Amino acid sequence: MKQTRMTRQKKIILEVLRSTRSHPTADWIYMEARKQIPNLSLGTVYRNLNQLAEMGEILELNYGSSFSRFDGNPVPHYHLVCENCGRVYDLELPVMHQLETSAAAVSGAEIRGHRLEFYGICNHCKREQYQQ
Amino acid sequence: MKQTRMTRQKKIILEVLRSTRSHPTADWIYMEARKQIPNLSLGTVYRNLNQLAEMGEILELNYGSSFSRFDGNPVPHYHLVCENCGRVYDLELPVMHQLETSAAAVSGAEIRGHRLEFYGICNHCKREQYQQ
DNA sequence: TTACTTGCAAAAGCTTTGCCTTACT
DNA sequence: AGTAAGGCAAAGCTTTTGCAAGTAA
Repeated sequence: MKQTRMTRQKKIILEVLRSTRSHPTADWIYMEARKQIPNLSLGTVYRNLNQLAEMGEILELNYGSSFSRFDGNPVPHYHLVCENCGRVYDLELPVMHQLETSAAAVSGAEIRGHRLEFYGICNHCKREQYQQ
Repeated sequence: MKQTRMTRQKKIILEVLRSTRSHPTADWIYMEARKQIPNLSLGTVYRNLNQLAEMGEILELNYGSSFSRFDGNPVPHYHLVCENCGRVYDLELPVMHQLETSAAAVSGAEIRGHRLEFYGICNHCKREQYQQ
């Protein structure tokens, strides 16, 4: 595995991200970091964010999936996303509406819905791996 | 509110989506639907998917958010997304690892993690609305 | 000195949009 | 007939990538 280096850019990008609770976009991080490195490029921000996420230093929300998937079933249900093949499965878990009550209690927000997704290796891929 | 019309295109797009359990992408739906309407355009697929999702007929996964957000806190936790202002908040709800056990049980998959997000109106926006 | 990183700019990939035509109701 | 919707193609946006130069280790 390739080793990584701690550059000035990476350090500042990480500092910017750690210093806010706002879950910023790459572009916001870029603009903030440019206050310290005026000629920083957006490509560098993306490269570092991806690397940091891969190392587990930060979390990428929205899972970088660059495109939407659609589900013909509008009734709320949960999903399993296979990290190997990318397939998305419906789960036969009952929807837990009480989670929304808890979320409302701790946040004070008016909750209108929730999404629960599991990530892992699906049955199909597990079998293939065992054969390797 | 604008009224909507049931066109041949929309009907077939919906049929394609309802006839699979695979959570397809817009492009896959496009290719399938083209088997029945060869000169269908991708723009039409997107327009209809967006309209159907808005009407609650179908579900859009990944929430169409066209960009990723990053979180400097790599420790698992849950989020609240405000549907009004778009802000993302960390929730002080304990992470429920037992959900993964249940998901593994019903799916047979090897679960490596999960994501739980709540959607609604945050405290901040609730106040603003009351003032209106 | 080695090879990972950066800046820059171009390319890529998904989605939206403008415009004129078609066709539901 | 009136107007939402379609087809096509261009534009928009976020993210990735190729390449030469820079710089951690």
